[in-house]
Amino acid sequence: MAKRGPYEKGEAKRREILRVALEVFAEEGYRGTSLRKVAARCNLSLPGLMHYFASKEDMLTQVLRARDEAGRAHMEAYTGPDPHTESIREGARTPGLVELFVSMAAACGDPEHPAHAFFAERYPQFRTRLAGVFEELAAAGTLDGVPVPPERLAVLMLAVADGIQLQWLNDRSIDMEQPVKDLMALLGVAAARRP
Amino acid sequence: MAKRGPYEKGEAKRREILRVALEVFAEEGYRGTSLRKVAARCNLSLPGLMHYFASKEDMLTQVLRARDEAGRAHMEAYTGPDPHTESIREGARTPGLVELFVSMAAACGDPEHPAHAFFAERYPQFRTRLAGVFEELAAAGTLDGVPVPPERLAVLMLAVADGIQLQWLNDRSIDMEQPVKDLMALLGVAAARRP
DNA sequence: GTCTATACATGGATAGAC
DNA sequence: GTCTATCCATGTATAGAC
Repeated sequence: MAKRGPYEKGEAKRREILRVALEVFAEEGYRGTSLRKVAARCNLSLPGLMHYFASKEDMLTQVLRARDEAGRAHMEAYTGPDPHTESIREGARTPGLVELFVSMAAACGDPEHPAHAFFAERYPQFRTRLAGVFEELAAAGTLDGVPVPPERLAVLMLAVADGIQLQWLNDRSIDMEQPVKDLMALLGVAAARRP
Repeated sequence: MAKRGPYEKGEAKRREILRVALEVFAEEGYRGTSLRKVAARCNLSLPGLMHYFASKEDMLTQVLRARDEAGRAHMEAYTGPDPHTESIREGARTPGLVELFVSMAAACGDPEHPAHAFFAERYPQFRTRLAGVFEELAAAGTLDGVPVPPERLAVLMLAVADGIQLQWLNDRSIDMEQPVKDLMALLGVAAARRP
């Protein structure tokens, strides 16, 4: 399974492309960023770049995936009540990527879309993880009296985290963490943490 | 102010184009719908259509504006606690338009984007209206004990309504009304309506 | 396997005639 | 106000060099 030798160089180049693409999107936004521009930054011709990816959207999907995995490590260990906050804070530094994420999420409803599988996986995964967190809180009695079950709380929290990004894209002065905190406060969790 | 004569025909044609464009987007989705396709449906050539709009995105913006005004009448009179529910229900019938809306909202962070002004108006407007509703509820004592002020509740509710659309675009089986109801339930409003 | 050159189809945009 | 013709950029597909 240890693929050494001929693959090594190509893999490195592929990662370099993803890294450069991430940069370009973060700087100039998703819109108006052509593959030729990315290719040029990698000292490559367009077809040279396309050797590594089946299509543009395939590349975008891999960018998203790489980004997602990078961010995942960042909050893997986090088991607190608001696991989203950390990734949100990181996203606030890269508007282009937030735009990319939201645009792709909006466009990939079509089953033919290359990113369809990505989000079709990602959303349920996120919901399940969040639901798990809320179930723990419920088991601990922290959610006593809350009239919404953990699964629906997960949907709600995810909607808040996604939705606030849309507002933020249109007004950068908006605090992306506040609504997450507010929702937690509504659940009474904040009160429980009072020293 | 009553512009009669030469303008009448052009205005009618412009509205027809917007109506047709709305149809096409609703049917075939926002992605993969070219201006030539829209033009053909209006018995026009591409430049014939472009006579009415500065650019593609300018046209999309006007489509959004027309759509928004049409929907506004639908809920103008509504003063209840969840004014979003009605428009959400209507949106559920036209995935293409929801996709268009979200995509534009994601892309228009750039001040140069034609839709920038539209959303820069729309979001604060919505927040203000929602904040007003929550302030009324607060004045009536319905929000006693809620640890979040009306303005932030408005941001929160808007985020929920926008965010659930993203989830819905990726999984049509998701109930777009439920999270709105759940948030209201968390605010204790549902309890107040118990008979 | 890695990459260049080239050709093609389609999209949005513009110029200028009618 | 609308068309024909044209232009440029983009994503994509193919042929083939190394």
